Amino acid sequence: MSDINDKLIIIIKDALVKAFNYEDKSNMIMIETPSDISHGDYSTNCAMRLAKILHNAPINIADRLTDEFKKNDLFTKVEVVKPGFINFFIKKDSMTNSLKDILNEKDKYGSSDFGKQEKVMVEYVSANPTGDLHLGHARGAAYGDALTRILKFTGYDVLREYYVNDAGHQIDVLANSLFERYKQILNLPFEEANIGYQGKDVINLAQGIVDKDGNKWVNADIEEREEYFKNVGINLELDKIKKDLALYRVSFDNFTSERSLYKRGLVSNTIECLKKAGYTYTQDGALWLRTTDFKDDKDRVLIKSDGSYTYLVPDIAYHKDKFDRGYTHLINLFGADHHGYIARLKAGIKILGYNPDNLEVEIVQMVRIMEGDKEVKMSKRTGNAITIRELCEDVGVDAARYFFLCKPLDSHFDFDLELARKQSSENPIYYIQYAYARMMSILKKDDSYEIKDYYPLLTKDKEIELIKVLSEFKNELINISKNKDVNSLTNYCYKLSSLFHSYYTEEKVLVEDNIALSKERLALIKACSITLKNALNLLGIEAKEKM
RNA sequence: GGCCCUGUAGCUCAGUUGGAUAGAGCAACAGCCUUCUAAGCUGUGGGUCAGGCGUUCGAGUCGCCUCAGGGUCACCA
Repeated sequence: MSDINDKLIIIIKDALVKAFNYEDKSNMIMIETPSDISHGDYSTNCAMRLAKILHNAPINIADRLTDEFKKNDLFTKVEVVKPGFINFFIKKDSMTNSLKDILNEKDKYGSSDFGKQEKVMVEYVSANPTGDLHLGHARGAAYGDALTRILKFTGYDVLREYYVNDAGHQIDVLANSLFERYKQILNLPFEEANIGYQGKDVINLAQGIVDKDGNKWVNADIEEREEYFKNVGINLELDKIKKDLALYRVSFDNFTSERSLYKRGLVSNTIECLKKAGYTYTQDGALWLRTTDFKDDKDRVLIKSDGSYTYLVPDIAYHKDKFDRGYTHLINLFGADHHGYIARLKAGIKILGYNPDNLEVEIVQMVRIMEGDKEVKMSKRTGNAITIRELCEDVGVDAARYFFLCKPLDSHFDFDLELARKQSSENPIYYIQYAYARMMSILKKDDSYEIKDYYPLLTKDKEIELIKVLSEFKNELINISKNKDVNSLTNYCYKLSSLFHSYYTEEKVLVEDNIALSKERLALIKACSITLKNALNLLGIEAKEKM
């Protein structure tokens, strides 16, 4: 509650009531931190925004509000500028008041109940269990993981979910490949043409079955055998995926299998519901869904003329199930190549009577892998797409995650392996981790800071600036939860680190002959380290105590 | 052709839900270690925010048009 942002908003609302008898209910009041310090510690443009509502010129509104503000002893000065900005200059030791909360809340600092425990399900990665995760998945994986951490921290009840496409054609191909390899290992005749997945991993899987079961499946019941080979294939592929994700520090609460949707009858049930809703028709022997009624470019097939379902049906069923499980807000991370898919999915949701606005789809734009100025398409070692595992081993998990998280999702992104590999100043991840290591090395020497309401000896501009940045942290996280722009958090880390490095070279924290000053500065450094560590934790990046 | 994304310093990109004189890093140049970690700091130069029109007190940000690049348009998953 001692957050300066919140405090200012309350003061402004109060002044609006006193000066204009106006009660602000919409969120018209915004606090900004001017880039130019001569414009005050904080400023607001509310006089301009409220001009129409209050039927008054911005300057007049600002003036009358400022008369109220001047009665408050939080400020050393309040000024009105040009069109109607109000600039607040705050007493320095009042600014230091926010350190207390940081030092008390520690690893909880920055958390809030903003989300009011709304049930949110975030689905990401959801790669088919038919091979290794490659770099196309890495961006969405890092992003989804960081986003869910932030959503939890800001008070949402979050479920992290991975949808396993284990019912489609690709799994048949995997199972068949596995069976052919199985026969091959047993020196039985086999069909090279049926081996859709040429990878070594399939051979290893087949060897595993031979080791365990010998030739028992050669003459087994076909259905039983197919089921078994599918399960083996899926489980082992999924295990690999889970291991790679764990290495990359990405985890999930739940894996939902497409086949389980069929087994639970949700898919056929969805067909019935869609039919009942009256948006289906038969044409050319197929069953169609009239998605064009909901902004799709063309109608979509639900049941093909050969009687099998298209991918769309289980997917609509899956999203219906998400809502039915009690989640009021769904967030999906889709690759850019799936963007055309959103309209038909939302149409299905709408037809089934759910609100498509409660499904928020974030598009993960393309990633190009670069080595300097050359694009790298394939791994040199394996000749296949570069996997997440290779990336982590190559550049390290921290650098990999940082690079994927530091750009907005909707921008095309060139991942420069050379730069990420560099352990030097060119690589921003080390800049941030180095800042943390420097903070810790001071605190290791001396951590005799005190927790108190005000720190009157912290009067340097850089000290006040640092405190300002620290006190923005909670709001920063709330904004990220609202806007889903995780990259702002990497920017925040960079800003805080940069300010700290600058302060570090300018002022000594431990001043030999001034214990009182040292103690206050230590409190500031402690607060910096708490905030930076919390931020890095949310990004899934290690805060190293030593470098 | 329809839809989605992008266009900001030589290069890679930020840009606080429309705010005050558009910012970082790299690269270039000039400085700073007997002092808590120099993977750091300080300073200098560098811009028609692709282009145009509009919306208003105010536009890199919102709307429309043009140009350029990327992606995507299955009875595949």
